[in-house]
Amino acid sequence: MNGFLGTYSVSIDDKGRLNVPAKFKGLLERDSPQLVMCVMDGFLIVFPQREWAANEEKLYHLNAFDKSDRNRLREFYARATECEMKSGKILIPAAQREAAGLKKEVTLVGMSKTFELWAPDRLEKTSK
Amino acid sequence: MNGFLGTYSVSIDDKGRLNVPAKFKGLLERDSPQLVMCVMDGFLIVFPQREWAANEEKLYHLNAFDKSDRNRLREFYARATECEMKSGKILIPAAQREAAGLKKEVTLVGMSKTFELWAPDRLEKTSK
DNA sequence: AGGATTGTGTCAGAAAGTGTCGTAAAGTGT
DNA sequence: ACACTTTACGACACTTTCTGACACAATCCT
Repeated sequence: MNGFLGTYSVSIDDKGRLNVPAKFKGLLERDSPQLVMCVMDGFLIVFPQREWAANEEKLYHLNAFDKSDRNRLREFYARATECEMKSGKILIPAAQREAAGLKKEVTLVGMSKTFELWAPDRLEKTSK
Repeated sequence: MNGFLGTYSVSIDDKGRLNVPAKFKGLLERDSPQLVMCVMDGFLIVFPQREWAANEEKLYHLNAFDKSDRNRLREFYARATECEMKSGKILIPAAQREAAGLKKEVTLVGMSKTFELWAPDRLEKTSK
């Protein structure tokens, strides 16, 4: 497997759970179902646990008692949420759904190590 | 588990107790319900006991007979309060609530090893 | 001691999150 | 094209979490 590739259109159920496509499901099961979901500018990035940890390491040099460093750290951590794939589904918390404008339909874009969740109309606008 | 992550909006009850979100509750129970709460510049930082101790160690090298070191130490310790999570709740002393301008609604921001308590409006201003 | 203030435990209703299953749709092999 | 397998999805029942409320305990103050 080469990581997350391709574009998928999937649905979100009445409780806000995303059905993970089989191809991605395989990758997540092999590695770990643990994820971190991060609110970006109008969409969501999903990091497998391991990948998240790698990104976090890049912040180790920041000083938690320095005001501006702390602000940067906050920006990073505040956007994140831990979640998990359960029964082949990922619950997307209401706040995150809101932030990304997700309704019934979600477009899922593989980005190799991570993947993204988009409201279909937003993705279309961005790719123009 | 990745430590404290994400942003939560929680309520404070009539006696000034904060309802700890389940995700954070898990982390605190695994470690210990003992906390140290520290008034910062307009908000509160909550250190799990262990993390507080780790930070304290970093201050050991300061000289208790040096005036400016002593001022730094005082600043750090004077603002701190010991507290505890009981029945899934943390009582925030009146003085601390006051200092951070906390009313009914509190925004809780995970910062990995620690987390922060904010009055919603103050956080919004800061993140701009 | 009495009364006010502050802190603590618990419970019940509402809201949010979770497991499972059947059916429908899509994909696969011959 | 056909039967068969896999995948996607809605629906339902169930569990967990959140919150406000209440009752009680401890402390403080005259």
